[in-house]
Amino acid sequence: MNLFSEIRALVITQLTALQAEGTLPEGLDFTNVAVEPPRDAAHGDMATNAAMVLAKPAKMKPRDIAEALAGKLAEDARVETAEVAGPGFLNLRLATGLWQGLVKSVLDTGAGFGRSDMGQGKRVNIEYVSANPTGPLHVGHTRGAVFGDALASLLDFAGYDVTREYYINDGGAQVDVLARSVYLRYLEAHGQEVAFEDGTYPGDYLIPVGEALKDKVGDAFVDKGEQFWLAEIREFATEKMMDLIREDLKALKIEMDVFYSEKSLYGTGQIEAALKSLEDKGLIYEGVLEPPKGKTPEDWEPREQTLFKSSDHGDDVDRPVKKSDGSWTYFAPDIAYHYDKVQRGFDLLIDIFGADHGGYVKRMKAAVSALSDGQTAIDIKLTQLVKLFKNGEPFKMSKRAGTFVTLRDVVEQVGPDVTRFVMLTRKNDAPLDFDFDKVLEQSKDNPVFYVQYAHARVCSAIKKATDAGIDVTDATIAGADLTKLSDPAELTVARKLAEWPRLVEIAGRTNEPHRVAFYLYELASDLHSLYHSGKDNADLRFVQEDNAAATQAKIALARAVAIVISAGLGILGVTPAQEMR
RNA sequence: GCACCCAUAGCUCAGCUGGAUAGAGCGCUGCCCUCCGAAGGCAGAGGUCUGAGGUUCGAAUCCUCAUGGGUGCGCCA
Repeated sequence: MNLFSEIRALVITQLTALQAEGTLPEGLDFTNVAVEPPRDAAHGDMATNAAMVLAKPAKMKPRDIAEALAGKLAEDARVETAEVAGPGFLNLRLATGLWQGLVKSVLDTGAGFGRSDMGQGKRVNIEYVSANPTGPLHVGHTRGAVFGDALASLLDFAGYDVTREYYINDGGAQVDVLARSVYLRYLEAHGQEVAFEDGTYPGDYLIPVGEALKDKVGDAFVDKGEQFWLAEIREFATEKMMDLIREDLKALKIEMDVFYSEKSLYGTGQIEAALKSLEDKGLIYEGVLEPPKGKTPEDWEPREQTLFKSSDHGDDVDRPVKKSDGSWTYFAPDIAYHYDKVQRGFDLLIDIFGADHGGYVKRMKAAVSALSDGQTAIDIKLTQLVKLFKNGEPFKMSKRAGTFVTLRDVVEQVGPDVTRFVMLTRKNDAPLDFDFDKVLEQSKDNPVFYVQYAHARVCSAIKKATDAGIDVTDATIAGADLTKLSDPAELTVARKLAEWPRLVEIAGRTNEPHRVAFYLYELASDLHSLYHSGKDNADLRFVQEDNAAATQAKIALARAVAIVISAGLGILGVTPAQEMR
């Protein structure tokens, strides 16, 4: 039940009625007519811009339209007052029963309250993390992982058919580097002294991999040339790294639907097929690129390469798909991978990249546009850097990996719930400060705590009511007399609950899960505020020991808040707290 | 040099496909514990939304330019 769309439907109906009466001309476009919460609650419960949007096409004064519409709307039982304000705003005050009904609707619908059919079952593929299988995930990956996962849940909640996907970059030179690094650890396991030169991965996490390799093949590769072991170790090490990454993701409570291997694209004709598709559109040619201006590499020399004419699809320059030696660039299998996604029939592709891949956005969009003839929509979201702090000091090194802080370092210190929530309290394209101490602080300036506390507070109120001998089970409060919820402070909370379905749609439309986190903070704030007003006004306390009916109504409201908080946290991938400890 | 992202209160940040007097937390000031939990509550001060133009009935939001910051820029992935 989305009250906003319900009232908007009413507005449209009455506008149509005005047309039938001849007050408004025919042929008006109502798509821009909006019903939203007013900026200032004193203006009313909802406001519509209908009069201002329609004034020009209808060739009428906005206030005249607003007056006529106000008269129509006021006839409806749901509308208490309709007042024209300012340049032509129409402020609506809704009947109290509507808010009480909304609370009941939350209780009846439960966790599904706020679910939307906006997505109409459209198939969305969200690709995120996609870290190279060369080591454990680090903080940067963590943000992308949390963001992608929350976005996936959000879109699912908004009615899309979502696939969560991880692209394994196991086809490039970096997995050769991994294999060589593991080989060194393997020699070490055999008691040899080894040196980790530049271009190898020195992290401790490869020690057990080297030992496992020794257990598997004994000394078969010792003192042998690369040609004897590279392919096998590459395979072995990549699998071990993916096991590691899967463990990392699990620690963050992330489960992918699909792990898609880059390597699987080689030797199967898929890359060739994707490029053929582009070639058939006249988008592949042999050419020489201009050197980058202002920063010409010293060893620059013009070379002929196979290029994709991405500039035809919005990119700045054309991009190479083959190196000058004829082998594929990274871009080529990526084109093939996206070609595969297009062919799997998704309506929308979403890629989550780290900010350092920002330069890659245009060519990827160009590729998808070209491959699908503009039929498959693609959105690419960048996640900005995470700066870690501890005791107010920047925090950089990890004991585990040596050079970077891993996802595990973070999750093991603060837990998956806090990690996820904090990472989502910022827009994805804004840098994020993550302070190990602050995120665990139990105070109002810690949103995680504040929201969890609200949920726990409801749980505690329910327990308290039960202890007082009042039946506040879900079954009972679903039938509570909600007309007892008439205090403005209580209705304020109900109004906030009414915004939830609308917020889900806005967040889903913009692919911005952080809006959910901010909404939950506001909702929690309203609940805490109501709770505290019980201090001055005993009638507002959640538990009225001598009045079961009033308690049931108040607990119904509180329970509705808990349901929405729980649903919202569910989207963020955070478990609601039953109690604070 | 070019591209992308960003610029909102002292600080950290929200701001709804353009809407009314631009919001929150922290910090600051002042009140409030006989009170379902003061790990708090209530109230107040604090803004030329980086600047200049433009579009519009209406701009923090859209467009152009400028300034400042971040990221990236053939044969890495």
